[in-house]
Amino acid sequence: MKLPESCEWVLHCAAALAQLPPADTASTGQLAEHFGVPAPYLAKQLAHLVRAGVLAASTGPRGGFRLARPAERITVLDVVEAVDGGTDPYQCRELRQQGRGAAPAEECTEPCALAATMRAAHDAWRASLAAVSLADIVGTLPAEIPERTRRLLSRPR
Amino acid sequence: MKLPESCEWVLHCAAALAQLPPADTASTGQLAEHFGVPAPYLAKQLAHLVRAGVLAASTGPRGGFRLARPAERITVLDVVEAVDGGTDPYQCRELRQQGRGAAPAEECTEPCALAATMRAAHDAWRASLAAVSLADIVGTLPAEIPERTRRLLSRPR
DNA sequence: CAATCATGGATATCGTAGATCCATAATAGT
DNA sequence: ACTATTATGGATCTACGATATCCATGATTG
Repeated sequence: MKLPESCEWVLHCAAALAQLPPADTASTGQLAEHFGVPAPYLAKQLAHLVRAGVLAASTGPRGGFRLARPAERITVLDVVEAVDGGTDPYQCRELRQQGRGAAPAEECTEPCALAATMRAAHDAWRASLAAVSLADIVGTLPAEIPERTRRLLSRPR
Repeated sequence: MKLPESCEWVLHCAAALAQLPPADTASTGQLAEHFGVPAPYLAKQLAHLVRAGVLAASTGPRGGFRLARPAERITVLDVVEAVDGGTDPYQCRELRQQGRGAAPAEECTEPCALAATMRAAHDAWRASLAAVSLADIVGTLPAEIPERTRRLLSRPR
């Protein structure tokens, strides 16, 4: 079980955007340079966040990405599921109903206990991530970090 | 983020072994037929469980696999981590210290807030799975299931 | 009009999961 | 002692998704 490396990229990108003044945007190239990651691939991942409604994008000069809503109302889960998809890592294929030991359908009225256990764990994981907003993340940073982020990502008029 | 399909296989295999009398064993071939999964690959996965100390194996005729300890003391987490490895799906590569926006080391005394959040969620996931034992799983099954499992997997003298 | 920027499609590379085969070693039953 | 059964380890092969790049298109600012 592995989260894509791009998950870390977009989390840091979203956190960086949360440190800018609300209307400010940052382009793919800026963000890629800021974190030292490949720009073309990062662009693809950021597009996923836009389609998921986490980020808003604008084209043209001085265009780029900004948060689609206040940082208080964007959770870490929103970002992670936008880039990784919201599917449960455990997919129950009803193994109990296959092979020689297949249980007849009438004994399978209850959902598979293993799948239910895995599902409950995934729900706990999601709840844990949903409890932290981007504003919470920014709030934990020492003051010098947002200062430098704004200095480096704000663009001259 | 995806768990290997073999994770479901070994979970069901472990649950099936938990339904047998403690000393009884089932071979790779029996388990593979019982669930309709490819035997050679299943054998590799069961070997992982043995190395992790979840299952015990014995060679020779009437040999095979059995639980390494009572079902009450084997958790779903034990099985999942034996087959998938115990590594956190989110790996922090200290992105905050890379690229043009790299934070100097003296501002990174605190662990990365994003990594800490992801870590806490993984801990919640693990705790949820560690709270359920194989005995709990078997306990939820309707009585006909363990009956058939024993009938199909017990071998003639 | 020109420069900037996101978007979508097509493509190439790489690592891991899925799947198989074989040689080896160990053990139970005869 | 012999034979059949079974796990173990190594070597391969294939399929697929993550990583990474490029280009054509369209939108927007100045």
